[in-house]
Amino acid sequence: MTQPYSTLALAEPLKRAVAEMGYENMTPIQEQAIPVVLAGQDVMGAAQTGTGKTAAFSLPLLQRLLKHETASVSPARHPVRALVLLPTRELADQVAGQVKQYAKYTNLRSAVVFGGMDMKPQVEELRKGVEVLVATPGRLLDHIEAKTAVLNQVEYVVLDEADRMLDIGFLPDLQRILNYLPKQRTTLLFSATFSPEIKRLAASYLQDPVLIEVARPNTTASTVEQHFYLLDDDDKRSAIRQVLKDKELRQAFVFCNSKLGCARLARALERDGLRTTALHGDKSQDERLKSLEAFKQGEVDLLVATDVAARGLDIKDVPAVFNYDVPFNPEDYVHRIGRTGRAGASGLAVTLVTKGDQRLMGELEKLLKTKIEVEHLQFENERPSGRQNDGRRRWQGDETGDARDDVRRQRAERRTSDRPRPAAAPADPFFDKPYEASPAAEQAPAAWETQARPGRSSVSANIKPKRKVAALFKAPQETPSAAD
DNA sequence: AAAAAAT
Repeated sequence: MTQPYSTLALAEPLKRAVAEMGYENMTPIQEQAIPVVLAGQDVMGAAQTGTGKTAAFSLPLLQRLLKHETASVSPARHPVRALVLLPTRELADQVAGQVKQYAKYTNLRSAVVFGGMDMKPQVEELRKGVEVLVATPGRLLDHIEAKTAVLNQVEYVVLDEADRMLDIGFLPDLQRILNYLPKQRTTLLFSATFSPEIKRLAASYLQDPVLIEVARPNTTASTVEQHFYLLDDDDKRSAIRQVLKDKELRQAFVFCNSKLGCARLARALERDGLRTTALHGDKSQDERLKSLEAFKQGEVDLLVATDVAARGLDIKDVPAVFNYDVPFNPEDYVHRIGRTGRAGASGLAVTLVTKGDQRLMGELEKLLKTKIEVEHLQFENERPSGRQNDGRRRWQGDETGDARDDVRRQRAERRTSDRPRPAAAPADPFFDKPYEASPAAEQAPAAWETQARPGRSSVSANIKPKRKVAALFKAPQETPSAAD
């Protein structure tokens, strides 16, 4: 049982904001991290998203900023005193929104800067002065070079999703930014995993960090029912439709490995009559934010995304996650399925596996420290293959591709090639539905109820799992539940 | 075999 916020020595404006947001008790990460940050110590924290991580650093950070007002600064030029760095624009946007809420009744100002948006409004805001700056690395460097962001008075820096920010390509930017900051500062680092690389980063940028760990990293939530289906590429879409229907799913995340694959799949599912939107880096930032919002509001049932959406996005109650592709990085599997089964709710994770995924499955087994049983989905119209199959077998990736697969692949490629969509789509009750404000999700039909467009043959949905198999494996260790 | 983040 965790303590209520009222036990914390927080300033009245902060307490008021917390109360207004309806929070009473702290989450475990908050209970552990807040006192440490209030004491001004560095933190190295491991916590899955959805555990209240943002409040865990925002509240004590704002408290410290309130308590130690910087002396003799002209009100017109507030220096940036706290910097929060995130690996995706959507996350930056989300965290900035939360910080604004917590700081609502204080005179502390905050701003967010990330790429894909006009520089000008950001420059304007920075010029007016902000104490808390939330940013993605690339755009922040732009502002640093343009001298619109001056970071020589930063007292606190937060590196969220730090493992992601260590990726090749991110790391140099991150290091450049950190080099602009005063050495005398408090650094808070949050990461899903404590890999050797993370530890190295921590060693060079943190001073005597307090280690906080509320959920074992590299394990998956025990409330998520996980399935792996072995399929041909051609059957992946049908499998999604079938599972949506079988489980009567209202909404789902669908993850793809590539931006192009993401765009194509979203278009195909939409043609199948499912209310779908896509989220990936080839879309404009405006479109990205709109897609996310449409999914949150329940205006669409399926969000087809790259790993840009795998981490941290706070979307309530997504009942299921599909991995249309087995993720390249096994850790991303954990992040992806972390979109479901949050805060103790039950969730479903379905991963579609093809013969080519042998190596990735091996890596996933290694990370999860378990043998993964792969289920076989059989089409009703499938010809008996003669192959013995008990519907459940240990992953071996034993088959080698045969000529038929190549034909299928070519066919699939032709079908999904960038053919322009017909200009005038036939009338469709779901697509033509007038814009509905939230809570549209309540009235909207479940994803599986949406019909294929008239005149279009729907993909065959008559596949049936040969045999239902319960959760195939369990996380090696029980993880404490996210919420109190 | 990729994605993300600057344009």
